[in-house]
Amino acid sequence: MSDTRRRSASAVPTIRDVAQLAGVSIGTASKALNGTGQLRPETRARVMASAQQLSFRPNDLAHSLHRGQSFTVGVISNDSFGRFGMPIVEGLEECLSDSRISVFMCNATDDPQREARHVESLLGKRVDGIVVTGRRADRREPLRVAVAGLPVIYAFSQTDAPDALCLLPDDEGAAFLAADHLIRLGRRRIAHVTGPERFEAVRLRRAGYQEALAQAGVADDAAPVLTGEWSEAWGRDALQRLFDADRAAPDAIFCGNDQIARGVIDGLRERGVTVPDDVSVVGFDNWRIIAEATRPPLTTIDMNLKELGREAGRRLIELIAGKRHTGVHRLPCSLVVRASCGAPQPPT
Amino acid sequence: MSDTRRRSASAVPTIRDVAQLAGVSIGTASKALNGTGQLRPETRARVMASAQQLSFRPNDLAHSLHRGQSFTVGVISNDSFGRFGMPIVEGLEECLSDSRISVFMCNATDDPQREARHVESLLGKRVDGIVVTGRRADRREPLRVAVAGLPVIYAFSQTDAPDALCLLPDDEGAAFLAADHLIRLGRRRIAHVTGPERFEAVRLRRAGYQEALAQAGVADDAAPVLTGEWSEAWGRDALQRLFDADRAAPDAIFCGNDQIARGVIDGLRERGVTVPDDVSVVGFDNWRIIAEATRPPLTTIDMNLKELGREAGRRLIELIAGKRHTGVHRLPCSLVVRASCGAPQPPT
DNA sequence: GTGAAAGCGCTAACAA
DNA sequence: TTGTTAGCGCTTTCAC
Repeated sequence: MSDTRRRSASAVPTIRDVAQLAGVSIGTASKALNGTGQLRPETRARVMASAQQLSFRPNDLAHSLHRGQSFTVGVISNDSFGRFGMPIVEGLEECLSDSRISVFMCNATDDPQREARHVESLLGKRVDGIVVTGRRADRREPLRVAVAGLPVIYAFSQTDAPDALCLLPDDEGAAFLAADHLIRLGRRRIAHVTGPERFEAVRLRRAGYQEALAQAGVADDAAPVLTGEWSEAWGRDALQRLFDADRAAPDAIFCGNDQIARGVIDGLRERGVTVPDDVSVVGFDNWRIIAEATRPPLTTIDMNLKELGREAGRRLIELIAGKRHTGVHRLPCSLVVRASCGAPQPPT
Repeated sequence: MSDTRRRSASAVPTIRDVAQLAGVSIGTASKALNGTGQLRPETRARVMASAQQLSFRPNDLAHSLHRGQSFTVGVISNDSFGRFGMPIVEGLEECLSDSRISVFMCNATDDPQREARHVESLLGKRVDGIVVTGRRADRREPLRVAVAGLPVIYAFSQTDAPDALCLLPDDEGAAFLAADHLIRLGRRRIAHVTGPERFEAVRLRRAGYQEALAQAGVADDAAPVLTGEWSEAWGRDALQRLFDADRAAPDAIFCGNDQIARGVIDGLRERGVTVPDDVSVVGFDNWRIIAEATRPPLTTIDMNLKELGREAGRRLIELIAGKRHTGVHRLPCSLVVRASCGAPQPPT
């Protein structure tokens, strides 16, 4: 044990070693290294040189202990860092690392017990804040942190606690964007094929879509909404229903995600319907592996999740600095135009 | 500042507070809380009760400072935690969190400067070890850590440093598995459609595939290899070439990844060739979003990356404990059987 | 301009 | 069985 300590102590120089080598006191060395206080330039230089020579690296643990701030935050994910959690964490980490804050990664996989253990561990590590991220399927219980005043942000996740800060994509605005794009392209019979009703995202996207159609004066029966699974198979299935129905076939289809859109496009091709000439298709997610592989490539909504992660980072930094943020914030999404909608054309 | 300190000091109780409330000394409280030394049960209970009451949580920073071990490790990824990095990190985190080790997440995105900054930061945090993970496209430079004896593991990443420990999937064995499966199914004209030659994985997979065919006595001209991009489009393209060529069409196709396989399957369907009756198809990666969406669902290789992450965690723990590990280790992959190969049938 | 020393929260060795 | 204290590495106030 003392063996271990001894070894690491000899391997990693402390400020004491630097001071000694430079022939100054520890206090002086500290001032020199941190650029604080008044020091003779020559002394400062000597200390810096010694530090360099020993490749001295200050011990953040000691610094944090003293400072009462650890410059670390924790991320608790329930998405196993999957499709959605990943870019968020990426943006978050990018933003925080610019402020020299490190990120602890915790995967709870929807197991409350695991989550609790991770929170405990993060509190032990004295993190300066916690970001909770998830699959957004539904509101979750607020994170049980027993420490008053510890900043917590819900990113792509939501809770009802009144003072919680939640960051989410603006699904409604995004859907409006998509539908509006189709309208501007001259489409007037715009169907919506989407996922299970129980997802708040499904309800919001439908609302945005319907709002856009209403503004354009599109009648309800020219705007059928089909809900099903988030899968290609459902996209193909829904397409059959749309084209086998009694009413006129749609000239555009706004899909709840890219997988559905892919199924729809495949279905159209197999029916001999041309995309985008006969029917325009818009997806949702900009999951590039899919959106770039459809034939033709898919125009779709990007939720800008990396930017959402960055925003979470910025907000967290502000919370740590003592600012207060609460409420649910919806961040803008954008439309990524590829070939599945065709060029603008006059209204039919 | 001292304001901040004061606040957090009052919010988070220290062992001193616990000791005071229990009416014992700090040393006694420490023994009680850590279960060390000899204590009267009643005293121990009193301390525990006080700790409970104050919801005391030991400060790991102080503990680490004293102990010279931080119980944290860093992960440096160059994959932006994408398709491959993600499950590895997941397995790693799962394994390490069982040993109460926390994971710092760093994304370097192939920028050596960012990587260096992250290493610096991790060293400052006195991590007990570092895991490097990447896209495995090629050997990388060894991680420049200026600290002697700091354990480093390369997971899904590789370097030439002789004492480095690298964990990789056994591509060759996996390809053998795939090709052997096709042979056992009675296939004898087995094509291989794969990615760019510059990937070591491509070369290894080809070798495994050819080894299996050689063992089965399949002639070279019944085993064409086509290299191209890692894309669906290439899969479709390659399929045309295979079927438009002079030689007999293949009765099985082993693909370098699932995207290619999807292109191949789509191409086959569009030609009216039935999978698996006429042609069996095997993919590689078990990227479920693709493998489960092909028609029929895709039999494919799973690289067991999560398990690779776990293994990295176990090895890292051993390295930290002082054990030595070096060399390149190839971990077994497995075949996930779905519907794209058909049931076994006698050799034709 | 520089040095000495207290203290961040905890553990472990030594005293009592 | 319990208390006291030195020290982990660093910063910062206060003397000199």
